[in-house]
Formats: sequence, C-alpha cells, structure tokens
Amino acid sequence: MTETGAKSPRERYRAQMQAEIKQCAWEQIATAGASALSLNAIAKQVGMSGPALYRYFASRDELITELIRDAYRSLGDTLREARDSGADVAGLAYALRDWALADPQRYFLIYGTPVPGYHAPDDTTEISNEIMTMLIEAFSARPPVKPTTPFDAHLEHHRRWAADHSVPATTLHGAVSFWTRLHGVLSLELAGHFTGMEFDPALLFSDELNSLETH
Amino acid sequence: MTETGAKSPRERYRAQMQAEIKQCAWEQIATAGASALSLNAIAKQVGMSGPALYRYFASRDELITELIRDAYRSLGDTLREARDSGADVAGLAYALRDWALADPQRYFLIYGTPVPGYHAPDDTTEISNEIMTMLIEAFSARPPVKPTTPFDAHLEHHRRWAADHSVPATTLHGAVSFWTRLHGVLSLELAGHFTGMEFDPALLFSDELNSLETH
DNA sequence: TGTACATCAGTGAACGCGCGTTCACTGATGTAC
DNA sequence: TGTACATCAGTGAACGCGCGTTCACTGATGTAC
Repeated sequence: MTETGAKSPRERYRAQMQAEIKQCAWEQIATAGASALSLNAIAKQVGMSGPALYRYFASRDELITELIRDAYRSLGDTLREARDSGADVAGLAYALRDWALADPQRYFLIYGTPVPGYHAPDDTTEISNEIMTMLIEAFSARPPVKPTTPFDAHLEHHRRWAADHSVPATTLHGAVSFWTRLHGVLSLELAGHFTGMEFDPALLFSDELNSLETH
Repeated sequence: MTETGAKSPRERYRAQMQAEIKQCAWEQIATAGASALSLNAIAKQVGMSGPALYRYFASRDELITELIRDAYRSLGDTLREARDSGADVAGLAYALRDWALADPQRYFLIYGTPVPGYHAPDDTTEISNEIMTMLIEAFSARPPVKPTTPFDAHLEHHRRWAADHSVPATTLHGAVSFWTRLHGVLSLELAGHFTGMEFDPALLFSDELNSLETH
C-alpha cells in the first residue's frame, strides 16, 4: 500500500517542501561554497524558522549527503539520457561538459576537494559504477586500439571493478582515460585556472576528447 | 639596512614562531580540511592563547592566503629543483606527483574546489607562469610533434600568456596537456575516486605521461 | 454530514559552543646614552 | 657597566555572532466512526 504511486496531499506537500529546501541549499552552495552552507540561512530564505527544517532532514550532514546523492543521480541521469539518445563517446563527453558548466559547485561536490573525515553514501558508488559501465559500452563500439601499454597489461589482472568481462583491457583503459582527461580539463577550467590565458577551454576540451581515439 | 640578511634575535624568533604556526595550520588542514581551520585551535596547539596569533598574522584569511602562497612556492621550488637537476618532461611529471602525494590537502589548496568569493594573491600567478614556462622549456627539448589539431591552430592566435614567442604552438599545447592530463589522474587519485578499482594509479599516471609524446 | 481523535508542519525560546577579533594590560627583551 | 626608555610578545577578559540542535507548544490537516 505504501510503496507505490498515489501520494496523499500531505506527501505531495512534503516532497515539494523538501525540494524547495534543497533548491535553496544549492543556491547557497553556488554562492558561497558547500562548507558555508547554513541551515538557519536556508530556513530564512525558505520563509520558515530554523528548527522547522528538522521535519525534512535529520541534520545538516544529512542534507549535504542528500545533495551529494542528488548530484550523482543528476549526472547519471544526464549521461543515461545522452546514451539513450544514441550518443557516442563524444556525445557523452559533451553531455558531461554541459552538465559540469551548468553548475560548477555541483561538479565540485562530487569531484572536488575531499573532506578528510567524510565518506560518501553507498548509493553513490553504484552510480559511479553505472557511469563507468556506460563509458565502457561507448568505447566498445569503437574500432579496437592497437598499442598495448603497461597500464593495459596491468588492467588484464586488475579489472574486477569492470562489470563486463568480455571487453578488452584497452577498452577499459579508454573509459578510464576519458574520465581522467576530461576531468583534468574541466576541473581546471571550472576552478578558473585558465583565466589569464586567453585560449578557449572548449577547444582544449575537444582536443582532449579527440586524443582518446588513439589511446 | 633593513633589507638583507643579518637578522636580529627578535627577528629570528619571530620567523621561527611564524613557521611553527604555519606548521600547525598545515597539520590541521591535513586532518580536517582547510575550511575547518581554526585560529583558537592552532593557538592551543602552539601553546599560546588565541589573540597572540595576531602578532603574526593580521587575520584568519591572511593566514590562509599565506599558506596558499607557500603551497605555490613549494611546488615551484620542487619543479625548479627537478629541472636544475636535469629532469626532462617525465622527471617534472614525477616530481609533481611526489609533491602531490606528500600532502594531498596542500595540492587541493591550489587545485581543489575554488571558494566562490576568494581570489588568490597576485604572486601566485607569477609562480603559475614560471611553472608554465618550465613546462614549455621541457617540451621544447623534444622532437616536434607532427599533427596540428584545432587547438594548436587556435593557440597560434591566443598565446600571449606564453612568455616564449619563438616556440611552436604544438609545444605550448604539450605543456597545457601535461598540466590537464596529469592533474586529471592525480586529483582523482588523491580524492580517492580510484579506491574500489584495484588498479595501481601510478601505472595509469605513467601511461598518461607517455600519452603526451604523441600529442 | 458531524464529531473525536491522531498526525504532523511549524513556532519561539533556549541550550551550549566555538568562532574571529578588540582591548587594556604585564613583563621580558633590546637599544641609547 | 649601569640606568632610562622603547619595543614588542603574550595574556586574560570580554565582545558579538551565528551556528546546529532540543524542547514543549500551537494549530491546521487528515482519518475513523
């Protein structure tokens, strides 16, 4: 009875309120960074008093955890939709880039500076795995790469993390390099490390994407 | 009279105390992240009372700024020393990697999540420029690369940031890709995004380094 | 349709806390004659 | 070498602040008969 569809008005309201709180939280993060997120400030902006938030989230940490979960889900959804629309490796890359540019602080919430103590919730690693699987699939549809690097050889015996057992190691390598190279450009761009150099980061991104063809 | 050498005992003591404070600050950052840095906590650990720190730093922000400056200087020194010891591109890469692994939070203080409001002090961009120049020099010593990519062409007309006007655009491109690719692997490794995959990040790093030969 | 009760969103006061920072001060160290 | 003064490191009390969180409560909304 409780498990599917048919929400009561109260449940609707509750969900809507929860979404509004998160929305405010995201705006605050975009403005001042995640570490400056304040429950009281959110409450004020939403138009209710501080303690009321505890109807929706058990604590500040739980709110942040939920935001991280949402960020992962959003990225996963974005890439899945791209794939379902027939996107190839390049399509996934641009979907990633657009997603990152749309909200840099959301990107950094996943891929930015780790907080020493904190450990991300388990569902996020599931989404990470799904993303990796999508990348591997995309690279599987490509003409195979010739040269075998030391890392390729290493991967032959360290590939338990990859769901698909039949795919060649060079394909796994492609997926990993997709991740690291595009993250390299993206994170430096989003952090503003290219301001001062007048080149267009988009072109660098495209070039890095193309570099994945040979490796 | 004031400008060079010959420090008085007071100046010595002062410099030593300042260094000790910074040292404690770094330990705190390594433990709990930069955003959790607390003046009072530092004071307690150094063995003096809170307000005493204001003899050495005008404010918390100035302390952090100074730490960022030191991080940049440390990285610059490390790479310069490597170069002066005759390191080539690969040597610089491993010097970078070692430096990053020695203190991940120091790395993230430079290359991690940006704080929306904050702007790094000017001297840091000088060091960034110096680092870029060293990379360009290192890539100049290599056999030239054949294929010209769109980004190469773009760089021909957007290279004012590069001090050396005589070097080909593909060389500049090499230096930029060095930066982005190695940062991509390093930052994901340091942030722990490879835990759960059993491969050795060092081998991936080497492979990414080798990938720079063709591009 | 109307009444009695349960659920639950939101309030306001209060908690303790640690923060950065200021201020007037003490006391030791250095400098000048 | 000894005295008089200036410099400056460090203290302790106090400031106001905003934080996350708890608690007992009010009042509206939903549910059962």
